[in-house]
Formats: sequence, structure tokens, C-alpha cells
Amino acid sequence: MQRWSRLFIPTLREAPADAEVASHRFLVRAGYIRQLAAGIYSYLFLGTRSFNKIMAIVREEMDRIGQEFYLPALHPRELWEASGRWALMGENLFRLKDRKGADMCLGMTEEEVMTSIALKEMRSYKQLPQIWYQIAPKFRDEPRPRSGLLRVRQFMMKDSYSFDIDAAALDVSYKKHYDAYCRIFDRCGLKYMVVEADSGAMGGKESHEFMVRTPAGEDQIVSCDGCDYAANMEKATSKLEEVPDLSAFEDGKPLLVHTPGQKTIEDVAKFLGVSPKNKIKTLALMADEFDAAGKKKSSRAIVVLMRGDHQLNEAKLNGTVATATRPMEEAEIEALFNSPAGYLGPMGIEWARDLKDHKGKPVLLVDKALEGRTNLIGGANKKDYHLKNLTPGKDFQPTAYADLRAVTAGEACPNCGKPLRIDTAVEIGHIFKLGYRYSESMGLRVLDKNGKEVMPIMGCYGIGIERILTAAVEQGNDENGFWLPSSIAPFEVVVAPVNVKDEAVRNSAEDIAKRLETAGMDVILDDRDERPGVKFKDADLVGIPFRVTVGKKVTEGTVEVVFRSTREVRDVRISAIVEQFQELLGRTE
RNA sequence: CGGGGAGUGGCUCAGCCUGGUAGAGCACCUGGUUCGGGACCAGGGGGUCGGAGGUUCAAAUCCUCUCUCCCCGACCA
Repeated sequence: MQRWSRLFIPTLREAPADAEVASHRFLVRAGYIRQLAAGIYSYLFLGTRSFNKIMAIVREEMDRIGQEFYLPALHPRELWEASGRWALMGENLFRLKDRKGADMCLGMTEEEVMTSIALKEMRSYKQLPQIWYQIAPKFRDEPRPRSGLLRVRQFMMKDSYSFDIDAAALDVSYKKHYDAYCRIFDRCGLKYMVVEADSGAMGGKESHEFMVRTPAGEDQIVSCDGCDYAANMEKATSKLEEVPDLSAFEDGKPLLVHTPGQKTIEDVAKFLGVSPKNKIKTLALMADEFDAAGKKKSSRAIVVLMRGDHQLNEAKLNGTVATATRPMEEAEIEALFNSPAGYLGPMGIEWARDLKDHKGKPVLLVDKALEGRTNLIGGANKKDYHLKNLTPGKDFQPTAYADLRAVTAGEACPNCGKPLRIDTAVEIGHIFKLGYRYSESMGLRVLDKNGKEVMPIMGCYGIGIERILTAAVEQGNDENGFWLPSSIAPFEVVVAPVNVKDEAVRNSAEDIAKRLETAGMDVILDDRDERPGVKFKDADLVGIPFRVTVGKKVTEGTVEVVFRSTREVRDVRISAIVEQFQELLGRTE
């Protein structure tokens, strides 16, 4: 039996000053974790117990759909060169050299290793489908670790990879993961939602994120209370109200208007007596390209036109142009527009015709909200002047139209029209149709039924183990501490004798703890010679969902069962304690 | 990487401005009294004041450099 008095559970009265979010404060205070360095944490006894329970659930559910592997974290450079990610990953990849000077890295994920195994061993379509997974540490040199366990540099990840003969088969593997993830998060007692996610620049087709709403989260998700619509910001759209276009001024051709000193959208709109909705917002951006050594190689201009009152979503833009962007510097603006900022517009510049094949010309992206609009007002690329009568597609040719707009709360749901809400959330899982990204770059081929070489199609699927713990703590805490769902709590029940020097109380507590344990429950006996207040405070702090308080009422054959989450207190006959917990913990065997 | 903040015993912090040989509360150890919501009394142990250099008779305190950590942003398969 686990006795508190002999365990190492260093609880703290006060949280470390640098812990801000609830989960960080409480996990440290409760003695689950200690920090080793920025974004690197040690798990102590309670933390490890909880962690192991989470991993056991993940393992059980994953074993139903796949096979567990155990892969190295230390990878040779060549492997990452083969997939192209050695250069792509930049500084987030931990790199090191071995004694011979050979480049190595610490795995951020295991696509390369998994694919290399498939590559060497897989020959026939008959070996497909395969789902391989592991639960192992991952390393990412994050620019800014934060919020305790929420964003760390070493973390435990369940990552799995599917290999299928074709897209239809991938759909099956994908669905298996989707369902397994739901079972995992249900069993972990999390209130989560599944959102459509953008598959980004990796060429994937479909992607879902499993999110838990919490103010501590780093991601924003858009969802609808009226229907089941949910998406992350990169993917979210909304129904826009129709905006009446201005009628053409004079002959309808672009018309120069004098707007001295009017630089902002609001100023110009007010000056000309129109709504910002009839204005074009011109954003001047640059995409820098880097060589393998991380030196800037070249830059190209990317200009984005938005409706005057809309905001750009950078993730959408990055996905569209498949690269990161930054605002142009003043000199770059002058060079392209021949005009100071504040009067920028799309006219008089030769834009690329094709987004992919841009031939080094500047790219003009126009947000979909401007598609079909007429007689807009935009900058004239001339100091103190704007243009009226601008119609996209007629007066200037965009390189492409794209959805680049950031959805804001309260806009209409694209499915049902009800107002959308935006919440911050933590991403606990992500499933992702990879497509042929790695099969192609690494040369994975099998023979199909006809003896023809084909590329297997892949999927990858991740779960952040510490994020499950973090999300659970964020989901259930108050000023005194937190409570975990019994499935992932380090112990299900803490038995707390109010005074261990009282023999009747002590013996009864021992007896109760023993009987609960024999009945298969995870019990800790707080046998410390401490005052009751100390035990209660600690019990409230450390995340155990149920407490049995053994006190004076033992003489009447009664103890109290305290529900941590609701603070409900129930008197229970000692003789019925096992049955009581079998019911509470849903174990009626 | 840009902006902001902080490093003094295990935790929370004071002392720094105005240099003079390091303190409080909690935690810990011993003894005693207590015992249903972080007890009380008495005694005790523990600190290169993040590091290096400098100024000075003298540096936690002033100056320079540097490291680390936290927060906001950028970034985030």
C-alpha cells in the first residue's frame, strides 16, 4: 500500500513566481513536476503515475488499430536530408555532432524513421495497410517554451503513421485514428472538440485537430453553438453580409482623387465619405528565402489586398504562398510601388500571372471578399492620392484570389448562419493525411496487384501526452488545487485519517485503504502525523478525485467521502465503503 | 530575434536608490504543548546575493560585460 509518509510528494504552499497558468502553478505546487531548464521538466512520483496512466490508455486504444514500435530519438543527418527536412526545419531541430564529427539530430517526429523502415522492408500491396505507432520523447528547440508543460522542448508524443495503397484506404486508416482519438480523450475525461485544420504547406488533404477549450491555450478556434461547425483560425470561414458597391464616378475608369495627408483606411474613408467596406487595404509583404546554412538568399514581394475593415490571417497567407512573410521595409515599398506607405495600391505594377510560377515577379493576392466587388477605393501609388472606381479583374489582374481573411467572433456561421464564437484552446491531438510527401521524397514503392510499382500514401497522427495532463488540470481547478478524472489521476482515492495517534481512527483508515486496494482501486493512505488541515489542503491540491476522511465518526461506523470537484461530502458506512467506490468509479464487477 | 521583467537559503520576498561584512515568513531538524481546513512555544541547521571583470579602504548595493529564467510578440510537422 502506498503510504504518504514514505513517499516523496513535495507540495508547495506557494507557486514559483514565474508560473502563470493554472496547470503550471498547480503541477509544480502539487509535486508532479520540477523544471530543469526552459521547456524541460522532470516528472516526480505523482506526475509520473498520472503520465503512465495516460500512456496506458493511449496504448490500449492504439493497440486496437495499430502496432507499437520503439524508435530512436537520435537520428543521422542523412535521414533528414533524404526527406528534405534537414534544411526545412531550421533552428527548431536540435542538431549535434558525434565524436567523428558526423551530423546528428534529435527527432521532432518520426516520419523519416518510419518511412525508412517501410522503404527497406515493404515490397507488396499485400503488406498494406499498416499502422505503426510509438510513444516516445520528441525534441523541438522552440523559440519560446511557455506555460509550464504547454509548450516544451522535450515532450512525450504518441505518434503514428499509416501506409496505404490508395487514398480510399487512407480514408479508412484516418477514420480509425479519428475514432481511436475520440475513445482516448473520452477515457481521459476531457471535454474536447474536433476542428477542421489546415494541412498547411505539406500537401496533405485532410486534417483534424482535437482541441480543449481553455484560456491558457495558444490556439484560437472558431466554432458555432448552433451546429457542429468548428475550425481553427487558419481554416475558418464565415458568411459575409452583402456590401453595396459604390456606383461609378464619372466615366467609370480609375479616377485620381486628392487625399492630402490621409493615410489610414479610416481617414481616407471618412475624408471621401465612404465606408471602409468600400476600400481596399493594401498590405506589402516580403517572403525571404534561405539557403541550407540559414542565410538569406533572396526575397520576393507579396502584396495582399483586403477589404478595408478586414484583417489578414497570416496562417492562411502562409499556407497560400507556402512560405513565411514579413512586412516590407520602407525602401522595399518605395522600390516596388514608387510611393510612400499610406497610398499603396495595385495599379501600375506588373504582377505575376501564376502563384507557383511567379517568375520572380511580385505576387498580388486578393482576398475572396473582394472578388466580384466593383468601384472600390484604393491607393494610387502616389503621395496624397487615392483612386476611385477600382474593380479587381478589370482594372488590375490579381495573381490569385484566396481566402486570407481572419474570421472574427459574431460573424455568421458558414453552415447555419448563427453567430460564431472564438475561443482559445490547447491542441491535444492532430490527425493528418500526409499524402505522398515522404513516400515520394524518400522513394517508398510497393508493387500493386498488377505488378506495377506504386507509391503508398501516408498519414501521420500525433497526441501530446503532457498536453492531456495539462488540459485536464486546466479543465478542473479552483483556488485550492485541481482534480483529475479518476482514469488519469495518480491515485483514485486518498484516505485521510484525521489523527493518526487515535488508534481507532488509524486502524480504521488502514483497514479502509486495504479493502479499497484489494478491490482494485488505486489508493494512497495519508498516514502522516500531520494536523488535519495540512492533510486536507494537500489532498485538495494534488489532483486526486476522491477523499475518504476518517475521523471521530468511526465510533459510529461512518466515514466521509469527499468529492473533490464538487466539494460534496457524503457520510458512508465503513462496511459499505468498497461498494460505494465501485459505484463511484464505475466498477461494478 | 524585437519589446518588457526577474535572478538574494528549498518556496515567496525585503535589503540595492543613499556602499560598511546578509534578513523575514513559509519549509527543514530537536524538544514540548496541540490535533476536523496549511497550529503554538523554545532551540537549531542551511545562502559563492546568477557569473566574470572593474571602481573603492570596503560591493548584494555603483559601473561594464555575460549567463539564466519568465511574460508579450514573431515562430510553432
